[in-house]
Amino acid sequence: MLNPQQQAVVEHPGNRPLLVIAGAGTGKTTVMVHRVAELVARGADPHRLLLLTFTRRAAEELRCRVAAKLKLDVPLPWCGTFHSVAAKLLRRFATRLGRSPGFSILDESDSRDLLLHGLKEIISKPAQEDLPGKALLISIHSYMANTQQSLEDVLDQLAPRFAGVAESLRAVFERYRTLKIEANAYDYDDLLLGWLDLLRRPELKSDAFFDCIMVDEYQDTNIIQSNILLELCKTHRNITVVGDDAQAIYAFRGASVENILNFERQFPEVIRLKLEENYRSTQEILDAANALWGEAARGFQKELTAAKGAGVRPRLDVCRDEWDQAEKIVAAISEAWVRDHVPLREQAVLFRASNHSFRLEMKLNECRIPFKKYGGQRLADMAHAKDLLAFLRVHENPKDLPAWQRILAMLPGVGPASAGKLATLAANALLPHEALAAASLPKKAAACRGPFLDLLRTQFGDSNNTLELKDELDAILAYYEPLLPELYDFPEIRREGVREIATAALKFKSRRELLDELMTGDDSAVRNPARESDEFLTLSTIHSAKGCEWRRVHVMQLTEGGLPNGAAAKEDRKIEEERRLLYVAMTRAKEWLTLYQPLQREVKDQQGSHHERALPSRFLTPAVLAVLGGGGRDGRFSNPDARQAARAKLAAAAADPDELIYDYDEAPRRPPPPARPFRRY
DNA sequence: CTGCCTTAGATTTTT
DNA sequence: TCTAAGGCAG
Repeated sequence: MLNPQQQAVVEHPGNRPLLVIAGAGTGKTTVMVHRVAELVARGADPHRLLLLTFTRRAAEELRCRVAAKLKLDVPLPWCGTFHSVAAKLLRRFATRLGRSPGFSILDESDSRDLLLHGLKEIISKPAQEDLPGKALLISIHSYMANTQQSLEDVLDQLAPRFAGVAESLRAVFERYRTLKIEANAYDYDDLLLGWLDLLRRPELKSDAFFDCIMVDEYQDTNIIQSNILLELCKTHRNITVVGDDAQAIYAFRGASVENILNFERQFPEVIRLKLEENYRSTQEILDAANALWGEAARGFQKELTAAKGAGVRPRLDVCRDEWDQAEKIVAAISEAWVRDHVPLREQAVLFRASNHSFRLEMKLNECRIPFKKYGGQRLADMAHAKDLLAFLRVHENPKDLPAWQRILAMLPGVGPASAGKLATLAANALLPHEALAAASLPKKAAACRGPFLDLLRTQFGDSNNTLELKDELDAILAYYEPLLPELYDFPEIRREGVREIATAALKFKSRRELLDELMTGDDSAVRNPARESDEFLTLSTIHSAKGCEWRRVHVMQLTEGGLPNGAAAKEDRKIEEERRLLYVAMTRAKEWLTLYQPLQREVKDQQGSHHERALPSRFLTPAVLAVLGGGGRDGRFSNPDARQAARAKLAAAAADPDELIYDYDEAPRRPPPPARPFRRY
């Protein structure tokens, strides 16, 4: 049942822009889903509805819920992240923009490589000027794109001491731009800029596609995205945006909370509605969130009140060190599962950075507790996945220089330099397989030469148009798998990963669809393939947890350097964003919230590692601590019956029933297999 | 000049 | 564990 405020949002007529300020847990997604249903009931065409979100995960969630509500067999075609919708539209109109529809999408590491490639071309080796380092160079470029500011303005804000070399930087960025065009590739920022460019073409009616636009998490949009929205509803004004300034956590990408204020300026006739009643959490949890928000440097007055009433007080659990933290979390989760019958699905562990969960993942593996991890490494970032995708990319877009470079550098004896030359050769050739067959390869590569050229002939030869995705993947694997021992330290793990991707890839109808889904869509089904069961625990970065909720939530690493993150500690603005991050984490909990503060941190050194004292997070102020319950017993099972029951239940779910379940006193100390293959770009 | 091996140093968040 | 960077060999 919807409350009157929610009902007002659902029934708001489509002819005026609507701004919904929705606090955490106020039923935002539910309201959006109902509103879509209402619009469709009033005759709107689902194919002309555009639903935009910020993260892949939120898009997936919204898509599923709308499909369930509308009982659609096929989900809404235009529900996705800004980037995925942009990619889809750009493919359709690529020729108008002077691109071919098979363009490649460059991820962060591809664009980094290409930018540095441009840098090397422009700047002679003994650099005469004092130039920014690579990391800074990349952040300058990205910040420029995301905030739409001039190079001078960005330098002024990020690196004033490099104002003098602006002209050289401009030349490098320009070269990068032409390199992307030559490679027929878009980086992530280009997808948004390209969409905006498309909308501003006079020959195209910018609002011809969509009758109604809805945007979730509006506080996280950046200036390009808000400009896109402005163009999309130039005439019809049928736009709904939903946001909450307390949950703005993407300023680092150029997102600005000011967009919410600007929205009212851009659409003067806007109706502003508020959702204030929280249906998610107990009052105790909201008291803690309110206490935290009360200490924010600035922000709108915000007091969440619970419709649900009272419950259990949230706790702070002080732990000896990070191993102790992992054990306590595992204990609390097992106990909840067994004693309180809280399914794993209803529990989550949240953290600031994906490496925080390392020890916890080991413990969970030891105890055979199934989990899915969200955030951090994406599938398409893993080296072997990128290798595999590179073969598909060059077939889709033979001009894809970074992909060629990657493929060629796999050959023994071929390093970055000769890979670059060969890649240029292949990318510029009409028939890449013949160009490379004619090129000379180093002696060391002799053994690979035959199979390599065979693969290329399969992909680029006469019969390439009838090549099925499955057969192509088989051919790639046949060539690629034997290379793994040469390329990586743990080839077996890589091989497993590659096979999993190849299997998951069969779901897709075409190569292009597969590539788009992995680059801009939701890859969690491919990423966590082994867990078919419904019963799994969620581990997630706080960023990826936004929009989700669980009955029990555990927030890790409440230390200085953990949360707030160490890199953020210097700037007040960044600290405020860290505070909002914790706010988001806490407000995910429905009935049970525990924060964990390890007292020590493990530091790597020459001998191995030693422990250092870790300070408590600055967010654990007296005001916040006052509403948190403290310490108490640690999470061990308090009676033998519970322990027995835990074993029984865990055993039923475990893959191998003979293996031991949870009891860290008796747990075997052998290291479990890594949760996932290691990273390498 | 290129490739490969060794060693030192690092380690956010997302598309 | 991974990456960048520096030294050495081809």
